[in-house]
Formats: sequence, C-alpha cells, structure tokens
Amino acid sequence: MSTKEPSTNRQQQAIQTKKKLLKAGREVFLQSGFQKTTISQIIKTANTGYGTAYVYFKNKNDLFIELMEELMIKFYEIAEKPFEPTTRENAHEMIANQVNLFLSLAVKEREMMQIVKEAIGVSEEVNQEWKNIQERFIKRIAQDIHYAQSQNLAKQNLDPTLVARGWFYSNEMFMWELVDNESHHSMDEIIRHLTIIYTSGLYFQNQF
Amino acid sequence: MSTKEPSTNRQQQAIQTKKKLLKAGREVFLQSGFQKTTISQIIKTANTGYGTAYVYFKNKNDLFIELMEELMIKFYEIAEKPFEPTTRENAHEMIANQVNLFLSLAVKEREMMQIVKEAIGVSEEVNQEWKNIQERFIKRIAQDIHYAQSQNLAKQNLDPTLVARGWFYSNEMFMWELVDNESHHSMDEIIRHLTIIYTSGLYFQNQF
Amino acid sequence: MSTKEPSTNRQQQAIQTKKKLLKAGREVFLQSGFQKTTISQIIKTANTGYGTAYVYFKNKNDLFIELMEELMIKFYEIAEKPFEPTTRENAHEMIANQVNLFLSLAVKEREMMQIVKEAIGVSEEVNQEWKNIQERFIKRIAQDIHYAQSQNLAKQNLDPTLVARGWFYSNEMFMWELVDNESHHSMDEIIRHLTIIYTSGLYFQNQF
Amino acid sequence: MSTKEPSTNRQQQAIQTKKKLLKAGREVFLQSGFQKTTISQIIKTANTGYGTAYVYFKNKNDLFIELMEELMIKFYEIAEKPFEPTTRENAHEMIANQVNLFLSLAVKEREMMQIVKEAIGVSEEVNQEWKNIQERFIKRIAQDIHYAQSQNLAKQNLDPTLVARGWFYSNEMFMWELVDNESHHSMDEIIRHLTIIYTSGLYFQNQF
DNA sequence: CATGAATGAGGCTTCATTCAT
DNA sequence: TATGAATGAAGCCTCATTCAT
Repeated sequence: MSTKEPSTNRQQQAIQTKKKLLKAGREVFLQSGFQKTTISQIIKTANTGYGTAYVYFKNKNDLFIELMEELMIKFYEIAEKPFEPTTRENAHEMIANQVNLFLSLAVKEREMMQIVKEAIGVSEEVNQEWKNIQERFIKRIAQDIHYAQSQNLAKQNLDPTLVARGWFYSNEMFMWELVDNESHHSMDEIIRHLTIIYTSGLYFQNQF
Repeated sequence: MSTKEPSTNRQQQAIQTKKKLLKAGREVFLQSGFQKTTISQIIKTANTGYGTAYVYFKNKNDLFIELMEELMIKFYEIAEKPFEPTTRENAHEMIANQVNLFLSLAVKEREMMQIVKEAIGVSEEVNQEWKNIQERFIKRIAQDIHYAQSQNLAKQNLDPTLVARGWFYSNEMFMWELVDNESHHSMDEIIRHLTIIYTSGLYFQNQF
Repeated sequence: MSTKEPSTNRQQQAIQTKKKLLKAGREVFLQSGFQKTTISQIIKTANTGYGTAYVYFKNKNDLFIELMEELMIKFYEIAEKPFEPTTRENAHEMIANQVNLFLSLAVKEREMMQIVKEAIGVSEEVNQEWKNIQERFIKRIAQDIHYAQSQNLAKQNLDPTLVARGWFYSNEMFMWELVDNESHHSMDEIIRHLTIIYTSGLYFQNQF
Repeated sequence: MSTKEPSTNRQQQAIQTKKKLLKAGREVFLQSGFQKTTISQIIKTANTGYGTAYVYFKNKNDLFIELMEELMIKFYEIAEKPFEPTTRENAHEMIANQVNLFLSLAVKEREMMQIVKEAIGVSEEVNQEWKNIQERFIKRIAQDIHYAQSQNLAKQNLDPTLVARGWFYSNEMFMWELVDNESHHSMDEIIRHLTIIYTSGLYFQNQF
C-alpha cells in the first residue's frame, strides 16, 4: 500500500503544476494574443521554473492545443445533438435551434475563440486541429441530411456531404464574424436567414 | 530644369528596381511560403542592396500586399459582372456561371492563393486587405439580390446583405478547399450544389 | 543479523538495477552515438527512476567507461598472448597472427568501437581509459621485442618501447579505419603489409 | 571611378572585421579549448556585435576550420616537398628530414595543434577536414614510394598506398604524442626509430 | 537613389542534477 | 535504495532595420 499511495501524491502535485501552466497560458494568450505570447511569459505567470513547462508541453502550440481542446469538447456536444425531424417545419425548427447553440457558444467563448482564430492562421498544428472539428461537424450534418432524405423531407438528388459542407461553412463564417464583433446584424436575424436559405432557398419555387 | 530629363531617367530606374523586387518577392513567397520568407531572402534574390528594399516597402506585409493586389484586380472583374436576370431559370444560370468564374480563377492562381491564405492568418494587414475584397463581393451580390427582389424573382422578406454574406461565405470556403487541393468533389458538383441550395433550398416546398 | 539475508536480497536487487542501466546504456549509445546520448534517455530506456542512475554512476562518462571495460577485457586477452619465437619466420608468423586477432576483434565489435572512438575524442576520461589500453599493448609489445632482441632475432640498437609504440600506432590507425568501414583494402592485405614493413622494412637491404 | 572605389573601402572594413573575429577566435580557443569555447566569448573578445559573427561564420566549427586552414597550409608545404632519391641512403636521409619537418612544425604550433586534436574528436566537420589533410599526405607519400619502386630502391610487391598509410599513421601518432607533451622520448630518437623501421624493418634479413 | 556592413534584442530549447519523499 | 518532479543556467541563432557613404 505504502508503495502506491505516495506516487498518487506526487502525481497530484504534477497535475497541479500542469494546471497552473494551463491557467497561466490561458491568461497570457487572452492578454497578448497567440503570436505575441512567448513561453517565457507563460512560465513567469505560472511562477514555474523555466524547464518545467517543457516537461509538460513540447512547445507553445502544444500547450495551446490542450487549452483549445477543452473548449472544443463543448462544440462537439452541440454537434452530436440528435436530429430526427418528422416534418419540414420540425426540421426547420431543429436546425435553427442547432445554429443558435453553435453561435451562442462561440459568442460566449468569444475571447478564447478570437485567439483560436488567430492561432489557426499561424500554426499548422492548430489549423489541423480545427479541421478535425470542421470535419466532425460536417460528418454529423451529412448524417442528418441523409436522414431527412430517407424521410422524404429533403431533395434526394443532392450529395449530403457536399450540402453539409456548404451549410457548415456559412455557419462557421458568420460565427467568426460574431466572434470578431464585426457583424452588423443580430444573431437572430443571422439564424433566420441562414435557416431559410438552407431549407427553402432564395428564389420562389416554380409555380407548376 | 535639371529635374526634367534626368529625373525621368531616374524614375525609370526606380520603377525597374521596384519591379525587380516584386518579381523576386513573388518567387520567394511561392517557394518558401509567407511566414518563412524573409526580407533578406527577397533582397538577395532581387540582387538589390539591403537598404534598397526599404526605399520601396515598409516591410514584408507591404510588399506582399502590393503583390496581392495585382491578383485581386482579377477577382474584382468577376465581382463586377452585370446581373440582370429575367426569369428564375435565367438567374440560376447566371449565378452558376459567376461561381464558376470565381472558383476557376482561384484554381488557376492556386499557388499564389495558397500563400494569400497563409498570409491572411498571419498578418493583420493582409487580413484587412482580404476583408475589403470580401466586402466588395458581398456588396455587389447584395445589389444583385436586391435587383432580383425588385423583379419579384426572389423572396422579399430577406435582407439582401445578410443573404449575400452567407452565400459568399460558402463560396469562399469551397474556394479555399479547392486551392488547398483538399476537396474530394469535382468543381462542377460543387457549383451545382451551391447553386441549387442557394436558389431553391434543401427541402421540398410545402405542397398546396 | 537482519543485515544478512535481507541485504543479500537488496544486493541482488541492486545488481539487477545496475545491469538494467548498463544494458539500456549500450542500447542507447549504439543508437544515438556518444555525444547525442543523454542520461535521461538511458534512464527512460532502462525504465528506472531518474535519481536511480545517479546512485550507480556519476555521469555519462562513468557509465560508458564501465561498458567499455567489458569490451577492453577482450583486447587485453589478445595483448597478453605469449610470444616466444625461435626464428625470424616464426616471429613473422606470430606477429601476423596477433595483428589478425586484434583487427578481427575490432571489426567484430565494430558498432561499439565506433562509439568508443567518438567518446575518446569527446570525453577526457574515456580518452584516459583508452590511453591505458594503448600503454598496456605497447608495454607488452616492448617485452616481445626485447625477447626477440635477446634471441638475436631483432636489431639491438633500437629502443623496444619506441619501436613498440610506432608499431602499435600503425595497427591502431588501421583498426580505426576498418571500424569506420572506410578502408579500401582487405584486412589480409593490411596485415601482410604491416607485418612486412615492420619485420623487414620497405627498402632492399644493402647488398654488401 | 567614384562608383568603384568606395566599395573597396567598405570591403576593407569587412575584411578587418573578419580578421578581428578570427584573431579573437584563436585567442579564446587557445585559452578555453574547443568544447568550452562559445561564440559569445569570441564576440565579446572581438568587441563586435552579436550578429556580426554570424555574418562571416555559420557557427563555431566554421570559424575554427578557417583558423585551422591557415595552419594546414604550412603542413601542405611540407607534404609537397620533392622526393627523388638516388640511393637507399639518400632516401633514408630525405625521409628522416621530412619527418623532422613534420614533427617540428607540429611542435612549434603545439598550442593550436592541441586544440585541433580536441576539435577533431568533437566536431564531425573538423574531423572531415583533418581526414582531407591525412589523405593529401598519404597520397603524396604513395607517389614517393612508387618512385622509389620504379628506381628499384624499394620492394615492388607492396602496394604504395597501403605502405604510405601505415607509415603516415605512425608519424601522425607520434606527432600527437609530442603535441600532448606526453612523449618520453626525444624527437631525434623518434625520428631515428621511425625511419629505420620503415626503411629496413625490425628484424635481421635472412642470412643466406 | 542605392548600398550593405553592423547590430542586438530576444526567442527557443536542452539536460544534468537535486532533493524531498 | 529508489523515485521523478522541478529546476534554470546557458548556448544557439535569426532577422528586421539602421546609417554612413
């Protein structure tokens, strides 16, 4: 027994140190942005020895990705929401709801998302990580479209993946706009437009 | 007096030097990417004196933006194409055509566009420049939508700017995909799906 | 009392740990070379605690020398071979044989010898260790020369130590060449030439 | 005219700076040895800006090799000495003379040669450089042997390259001994023994 | 207008070693 | 004996930019 418990104590210590570094990292990233942040700053903020950071993280990217992943879990939760509409209206409503959750989360985490956006452009690793997230969303959306097609709710001559991609891209870009605080439109208006175009298109249907 | 003929010669000289630098810049950017390119490299490639580059460009961004602008003119030409459809079908066709031009240009200039993409993420100035281009496209698309609405071809309870934005964003993202060579879909298929969703939506219209 | 049986167990344990470290050391040294190998790597490979290595070895050199000594025992065995030739031809043959053993052993242990060579250049301690080995060889060869002189087989106006030195040095250098895989000559040819020059010289004797 | 001469002035300046760095380099290397010397030390000693050293040298090795090459020129001069003996005695004498020059130079440059020796063991580049020097000597000696064979002064069933190699190696090792101040023999004695063994061998010729 | 030698701030990273348990 | 988290000194190197000519 005494051979195992002491290690737990040590491990606890180690976990604390790592947490301290992550917390410091978040703080510095939020304050200085991704590019300008240096490992030194994080270390100083964390009040850790210089080498210590390198025990836990290979470099700045590595630390940031860990930080980012915490956040992305929340996005994944939204992506995985079930989607089984029974009518066209029902679908419309569910979709609007999903978009709402997605955009709201981004806005709520605005500060961190701004850093994420910067990091995507600068670091190939972070970019990769973001692509994974995109793909996860797109895949899930494609499934939903497939379901709607099988229920004869959606047009069947369209490739679910391609539609999912275009749809997600619009959402993502509006999301970045909101995160940047640069949108001149209200979130509700954005959602309304996105959803209408997506479900019903811009033009009037041909009158038979 | 002495400012007339000799200065013309000098100006000629100056223009030549600048061109030499821009050409070298393009070369190095294409080879090394945006981040890894250094002013020193460009200077060496241009076979110019170290200080000389600073006569013409404030820094790397500055030089790059000049390079980028040459390319963007071509995009503007596409954006400015007239759009005055008379029927729903006509509109559909014209839109598809526009998308085609847009994506084709990007693919044709793929190499430079890849660098542009990288630069957008890294340099705030380049990012700003790209935003200008986006806005120009969006503004023009909004005009077109407005026209379609006035012709009673398009739904009128939608804000042209907002629709234009969403529409452009989808197009842009597929464009980057194609530029990255990472799309698993043919350009024709992409265009077809984009246009259908945009004009007619994904779901069947309510019957009755 | 309690120092008897339990301590034996402990000692057993200790010996095991040390062996584990030495084995890991050999592995890492062979893979990464001397300079690039770090104590940390060895520790990780040995699956031992960080501090543990310091219980047994002062540092990298220390560990390496222990490893090296195992190998050097084999060289000593060759050096100690008896040498009591009765004729010039007999001597020639015995010498050739000795050289053969020496070079063959080095080639057989090539991988480790490469590391040894690197370590000699980098670490003063290892260098010292190698000098001991040289001296042991030279001393033994000097004895042999002395014996040959006493038997009136060898020239007597030559200092055995000096001759031994020059002789050993040639051998050693060819040995390193073979170890480096950089010799363009066969081992047999090398042995033949070494031995002939050593015993009979390069030039024809004076025809009196 | 005024377009060309100013550059000469600048170039002069640059050459001075480089010399300053080389001089500082020599100083620091002699004082601290190869491994312990850092670029920073050299820069401080040279009273130059930090980046300046990197304008002229890629790194420590690079600077050292330049320093080393100055010295090696002197060795090359010895290696290239003509060798066209007419008799066995003549050859013996010329060889002894050559050895004398070689060892004397090394002893005269003892301090620098000690650093060179250290550097050979530590830096692959320096090691390579030294190998070049060895090969140059060996090649030249092989030529000389070939000449002696053609004059029927030397045994003809021996491969000149192989003999040259063995001969040079003995010389080199004694050289390092002298440089290390670790030889217990006088240089004259060393030369005498080396030359005798090389030309006449250790053993008496067969009496027939 | 053109030059190019000189600068130095400042980031990155490694690793031997300690010491409390 | 054994452990392994924590340390921090120290070296490396790049590159934008200046300024005297």
